[in-house]
Amino acid sequence: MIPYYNPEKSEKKWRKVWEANKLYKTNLEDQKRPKYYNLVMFPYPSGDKLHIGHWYSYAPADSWGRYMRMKGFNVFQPIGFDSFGLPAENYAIKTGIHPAKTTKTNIAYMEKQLKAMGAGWDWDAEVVTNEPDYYKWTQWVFLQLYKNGLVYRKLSPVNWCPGCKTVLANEQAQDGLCERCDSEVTKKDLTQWFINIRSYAQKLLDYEGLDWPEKTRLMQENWIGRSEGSEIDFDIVGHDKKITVYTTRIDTLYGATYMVLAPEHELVEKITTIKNKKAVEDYMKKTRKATDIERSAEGREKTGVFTGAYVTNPLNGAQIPIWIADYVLVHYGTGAVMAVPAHDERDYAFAKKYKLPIKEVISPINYETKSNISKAAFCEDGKLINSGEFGGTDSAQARIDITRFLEKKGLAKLKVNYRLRDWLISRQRYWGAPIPIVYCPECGEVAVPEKDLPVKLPTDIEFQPKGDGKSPLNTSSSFVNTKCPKCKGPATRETDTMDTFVCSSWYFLRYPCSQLAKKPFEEKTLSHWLPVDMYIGGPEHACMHLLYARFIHKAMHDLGFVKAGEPFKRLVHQGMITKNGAKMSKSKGNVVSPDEFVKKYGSDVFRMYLMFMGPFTQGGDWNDKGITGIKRFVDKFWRVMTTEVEGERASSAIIHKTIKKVTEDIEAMHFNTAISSLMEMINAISDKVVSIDDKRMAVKLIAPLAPHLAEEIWAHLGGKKSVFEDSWPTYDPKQIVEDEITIAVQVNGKLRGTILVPNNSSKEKILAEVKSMENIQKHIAGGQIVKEIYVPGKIVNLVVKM
RNA sequence: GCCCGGGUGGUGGAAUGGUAGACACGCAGGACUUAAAAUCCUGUCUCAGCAAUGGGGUGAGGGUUCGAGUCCCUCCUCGGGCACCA
Repeated sequence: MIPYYNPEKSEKKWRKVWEANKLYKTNLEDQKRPKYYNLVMFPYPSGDKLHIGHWYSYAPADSWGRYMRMKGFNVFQPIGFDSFGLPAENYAIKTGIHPAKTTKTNIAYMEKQLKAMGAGWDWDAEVVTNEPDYYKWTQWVFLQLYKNGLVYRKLSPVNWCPGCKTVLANEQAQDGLCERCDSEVTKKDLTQWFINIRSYAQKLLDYEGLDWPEKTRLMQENWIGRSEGSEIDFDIVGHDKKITVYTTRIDTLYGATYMVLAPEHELVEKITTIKNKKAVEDYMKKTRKATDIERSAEGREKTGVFTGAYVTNPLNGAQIPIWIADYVLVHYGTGAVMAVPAHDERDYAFAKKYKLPIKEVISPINYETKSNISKAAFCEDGKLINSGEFGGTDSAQARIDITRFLEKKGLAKLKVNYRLRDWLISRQRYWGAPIPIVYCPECGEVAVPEKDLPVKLPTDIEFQPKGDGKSPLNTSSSFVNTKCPKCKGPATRETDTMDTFVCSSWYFLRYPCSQLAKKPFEEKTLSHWLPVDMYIGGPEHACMHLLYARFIHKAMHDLGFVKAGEPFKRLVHQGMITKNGAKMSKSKGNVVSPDEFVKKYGSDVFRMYLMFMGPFTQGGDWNDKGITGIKRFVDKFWRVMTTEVEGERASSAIIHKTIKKVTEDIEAMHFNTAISSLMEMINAISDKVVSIDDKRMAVKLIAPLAPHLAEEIWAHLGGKKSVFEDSWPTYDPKQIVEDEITIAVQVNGKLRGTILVPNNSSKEKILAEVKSMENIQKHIAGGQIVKEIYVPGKIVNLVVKM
């Protein structure tokens, strides 16, 4: 009798063996086996350390990698740290401890945790984004974009917290409130760096060849927000200028009774009449002061003022007034809209309030959806009325006709618009990659030459915000004052740092090339290893990281650095783990640490429990109630595999059936049902004699899910090398054919019994036997069988008419 | 408001249109033990019944089908995303 399985001892032992044998170091040059790039979103080294959520996604990701490895792939499974960012800096502001120090401590602790997991990570490929040999290349990526016109600098309103007297990143201004002090965030104008992601809007809508969740794709598509419409020029009465509007409903042009400009629109000042000047200026001031919360408050009453100016409707020559109102957004379309109150809810509300005319030009085709313009706008397509020569036309056709008509006069054109806005990457923050730009009084804005990278983060910094909205980097004179790379004269550095999403939007390109000192990556290596074959991470990154990474990758592709057109071939989101229904977070104090469970039960039990909780993509609420079930299962598995019993032989059929089921389940990432079928298997063979070959296959099946346990048993069963150097078992189809099968018997769709028949029985034979069953006779008595349904191997249904 | 997902025993959950509740937790009873732990066995959707068996049952209501947790329509509800984008 073998002593009980001791996870503490075994797990330590096998991790040592793996490390000593470099089992998880990937030979990136190997061309014999097909490559498989298995990636998880790298963690942020937070003070919370690794929590259950990390385990919930990393453990199955590791199981997946191990499975692919046993299937014969050359698996590359790297890990690293996304280590720049706000929490470390906020912590420094509070405590004075340098972010480099906290980051280092957190990484050291988390590396220990990650290693205790026993996952097959190739630690030699590790990247840490705050290290100079990484951010050097982040700066390099920036320069490539800069050189190719994908980066620009522009005056822009940014989030400003009056409480902390500092600029905030969008992510810090959640719901319009400062994450640190809960003040309402306002706007402040600053010159900012932008990446022109908009120029890739159309390319980013192409998902061909990607195996991504539908949901994520839809979210991105929504975010990019492509819309097809027309741009129309309206002449301003008494000026030689015109105003261009964007509309998707050019068919309603006859119904345009006024025009609205965003208060920030550049023409507002020029067209406003003297009489209206004061009101307009007051309104603009008020708008600027309004916080995001106020401006976007639900059901907020629309406000605006008349400019005193008019435009001419190009279609019917009508003169219509120009208003300004903050319900029109300056950054979308042209910042100006033609208002058609009869057929747009917002315009309708505005027109009602300011007593502007409402002119009906679309009539419903369907009588049931009869419109009543005195009560509400009718916003659907219909037939044109009151529209001159276009009357009677359907909306869709009218859109084409009217655009063509005006196009001939040079007054309109078809236009595609996107909601996606350019990516603001400036951060007035310390703990990030410095933007490699120098300002020279002679030469102006100059890019730091690649050979001078990295632009190192200084350490002599004052973290406390001064309230001037400037980056803490300004407090380091040795950093700020430099020489111009061009004229060698005195110059100053850009003191903003980059959004950490820039760092994380290319890290997957660095992993396979992390050893390169003189280049960020090598085309040859990337051509082989990209795209990432499997990318696992949270769905909250759908419109941020996953969009940015696709964009940077595509840009790098267009610049000739990567062959693959997309970075992530297959994407899977793990579900979220909550605690009592709430998201785990330090501020709520409900973060559950995996450490105590790993210590008590071992990594294998803990990870299997997480996988057994439910479907991987579903997530769930954390509780440890059922973990003893997995512990019992592991002990039982160990006992059955390592103990010899006497008596009945176990049939190989159960092993083969389990191979089929587990393979299918893992393929579908249904780890929970893979585990339950292994439980069924072990329950079925627990008191029987099992052949050594069957045992070996069983161990291989559990290996991706419980790697340490599998190694221990594998060695016990005579395995000389690691079980992960062996191949995934295949089932013998002949073995899983049953001699006898159970068939359900229904009468009128109601179950009335089951019947055990030889597998090859004919329909006739089965039906005859069914009809002789006592309980069936009872239920068909007095009626007439009008239909007999037999689904082979499954069910018989007799339809009886009484 | 719009776009996605969900809603199944006491609990986590399972079910290519074909025996609803696999597997596991918990609970109850039993075996082993001086006792406990561990382990093993039995039961466990609900109602009636000793049982055989029968009635009901997958958020609510309709529909399609020989047959619906699964497909369709309407609604309720929970979660996520977007939200004045003209």
